[in-house]
Amino acid sequence: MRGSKYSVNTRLIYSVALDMTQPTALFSQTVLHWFDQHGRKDLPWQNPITPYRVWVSEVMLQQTQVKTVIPYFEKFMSEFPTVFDLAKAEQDKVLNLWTGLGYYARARNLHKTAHIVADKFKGEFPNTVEALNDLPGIGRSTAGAIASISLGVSAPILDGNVKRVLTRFYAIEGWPGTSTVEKQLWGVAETNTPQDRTGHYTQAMMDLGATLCTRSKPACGICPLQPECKGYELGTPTAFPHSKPKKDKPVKASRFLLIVNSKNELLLEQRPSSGIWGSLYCVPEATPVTNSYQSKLPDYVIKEEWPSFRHTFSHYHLDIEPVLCELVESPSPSTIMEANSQLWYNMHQSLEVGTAAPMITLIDQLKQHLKG
DNA sequence: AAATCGGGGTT
DNA sequence: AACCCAGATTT
Repeated sequence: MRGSKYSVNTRLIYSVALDMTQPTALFSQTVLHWFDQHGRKDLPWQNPITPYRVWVSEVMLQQTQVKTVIPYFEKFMSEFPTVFDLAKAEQDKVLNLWTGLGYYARARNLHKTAHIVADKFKGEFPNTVEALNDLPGIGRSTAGAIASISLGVSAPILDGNVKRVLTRFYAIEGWPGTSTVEKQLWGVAETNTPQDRTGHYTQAMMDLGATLCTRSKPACGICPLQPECKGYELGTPTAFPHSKPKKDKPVKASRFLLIVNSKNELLLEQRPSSGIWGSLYCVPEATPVTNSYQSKLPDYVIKEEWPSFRHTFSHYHLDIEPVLCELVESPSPSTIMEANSQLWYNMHQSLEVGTAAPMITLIDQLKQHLKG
């Protein structure tokens, strides 16, 4: 029994720890030891383990979590016990059994590969990652999983779970969607993959990511890798993997009119209920796009243009260009405010209506200007 | 509302 | 090699 070999107390391993970042057998030994104690060994595709069953489960698991996959997998196996059964099935039948899993192109690729394996390979899956990788619907990671779990080949995998474990363990910076980070990850995945018990190691890495090293609440307290985990050491394991960089927000610029009357009051008008600052009272925006809202402004003359400042929304930057204006007082009292939607604000009083944050900035600037 | 997941397809 | 896409789930 090999039990004794792998039941070494993990604390003992760490006490002689060299440096798991210089890949040694320690990383994989630790992972394998954890697998022996806590890894999942009763999943449907683990009993029995065959290339066909591992392949089908891996393709299903590419898109869906274990709990959801189980009933689909069992139905699939009872309908198509062998790759020959799958190959000779009608495509509609295959798609029908896939219903609810989504990504139907993968079901079609699954069917294609079944034909290739049944016809070209006489039902035997090829036993190298390269050859597996050539089959439709099987990329490098799925090829690695099939090869290591079901064919006894030492090959790395790099699915979402493994990416999470590795980016945290090494505190790898950058978004894994970039090719440089992806390369780094394959590099460490490769160096840590052991020659022996690779199938258990592969299964363990997936289990570790799925059960302990979870996206939002990792159980670092019971993680076997915690003592050497850089992400844990930094105190920010959940910062990894780094998230996709926010796409730059578009920048819009707009002139805002500070129209002041002879009593140093500022013109505010209520904005339309839809769009930014809906229903709030703001100074008039000089460049109303093609919105239906078209305010009727009193006559004014431009006095000064002030430096713009930026206000940022969730989805764009707005460069606010303040324009100081002076009201041209008309002889007749045309100062009847348009349908209650405009008002003259006496800046010595508190504002009674709702407004937007940048308006406060504008009002402050204007106060300063009038004072000085 | 936006990110996620692994492979395929396109440039 | 670097990009986008499929689509349903998760955050």
